Amino acid sequence: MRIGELSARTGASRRSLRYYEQQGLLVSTRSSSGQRCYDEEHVRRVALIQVFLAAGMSSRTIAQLIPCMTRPSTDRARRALAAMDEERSRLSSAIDSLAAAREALDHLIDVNRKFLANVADDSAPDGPDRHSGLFPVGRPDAARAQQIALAAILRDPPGPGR
Amino acid sequence: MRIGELSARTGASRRSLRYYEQQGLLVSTRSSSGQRCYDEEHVRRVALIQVFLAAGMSSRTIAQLIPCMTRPSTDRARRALAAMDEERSRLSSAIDSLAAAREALDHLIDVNRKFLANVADDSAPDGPDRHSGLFPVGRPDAARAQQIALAAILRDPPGPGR
DNA sequence: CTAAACGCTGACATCGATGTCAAGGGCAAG
DNA sequence: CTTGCCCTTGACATCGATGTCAGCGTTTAG
Repeated sequence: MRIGELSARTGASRRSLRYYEQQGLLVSTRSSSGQRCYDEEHVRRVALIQVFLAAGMSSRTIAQLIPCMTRPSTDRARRALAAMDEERSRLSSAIDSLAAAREALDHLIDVNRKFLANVADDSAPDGPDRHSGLFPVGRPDAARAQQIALAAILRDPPGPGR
Repeated sequence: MRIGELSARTGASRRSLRYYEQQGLLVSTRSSSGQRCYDEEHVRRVALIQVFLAAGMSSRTIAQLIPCMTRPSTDRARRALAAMDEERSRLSSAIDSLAAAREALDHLIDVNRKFLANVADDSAPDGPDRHSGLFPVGRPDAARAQQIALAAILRDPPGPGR
C-alpha cells in the first residue's frame, strides 16, 4: 500500500507519516520509483505512534521506546526499558495533573451553578463590588466552598521547578 | 507584594506572571511608579492558573473560565459554564488518552521484560531477522500478547479527525 | 550619594508536530 | 500522448508559553 492509503486507514496525514519516518518511528520499503510501500504491520505501528503522540510524548521519546528499525539487541532493550519506566511515571503524573485540573474545574462549575441559582432567587445578591475575588460569588458559603476547593488544590503545591 | 515575591511564592517566572496579566488571567494594581502589586488572593489565583496550564488548557480558555477582572454577570457566568462543561469533557478525554498510552506502555514493558528473560534463558532466542516486527520478540506467545495488546488499543481507533 | 537588586516594556528566539506550497516525477485511463 | 491523480523532496509558516536580552527607571542598603 502506498502513503495515501496508509493515511486514509490511520487518519494520519501524509505529511505526518513522512515526518514519522524522518524521525525514525517508521521504516518503509521503497518501490523502484522511490514511492513508499507499507503493509498491515505499518497500520498498527502508526496507530501505536498516534496513541503515544496523543499522550504528549515526543517523537524522540517514542523512538527510544520502539526500536522499530533495527534488530533487537539486549542493550537496546535494556535502555528502552529504562526509558519506558521513566516515561510511564511521566504519564502517571500527567494524569494526576489532569485529574487535579478536572477537580478544580468541577468546583468552579459548582460555584458557578450556585451563583446562577442565587441570582435567580435574588436579583441583587451581594455588595456592589468584589474587586478581585477569585470567583464572583454572592454568598459567603459559596466563597467558603471555594476556599476549601482551593485548599484542596493547593495541598499539593505545583512547586517551583516547572 | 511585588512581582519577585509572587514569583518566588508560586514558582511562576516573572515573565510568566506578566504574560498571565497580558492574557487577562491576572489583574494587578500598580504602585505610583508603575510596579505591580499583589496580595494573597493573587497567590491562590496563580496557583489555579498553573493547575490549568499544567493540564494543557490554553490561556485563552482559562480566561473564559475565570472571569477574574470584571464584575460578575449572569451572562458571563452562563457562557463560562458552557466553556467549563466543554473543557471538562476535553480533560476527561485527555485523561483517557493518557491512560490508553500508559496501558500500551505497560504492555511494551511486559513484552520487553519477557524478551530480556528469554535472552537470559537462551542466548539465540529466535530466527535471525525480524525485519519490521512491531516489537522485537523471540517467543510466539509474546507476539500473541502483543497482538492482543494492540487489539485492545485499537478497539477505540484514533479516527481520522485529529 | 552610590551601587546593587529589582521592576518595566518591547523585541526576538525556542521547541515540535503539522499545514501548505512549489517544482517535478510516476502511473493508469482515455 | 494527454489528462488527472498520486507520489517525491524541500522550504517556509504556525501556535503558545516561556527564556532571554537590551535599555531604562525605582527602591533599598550601605
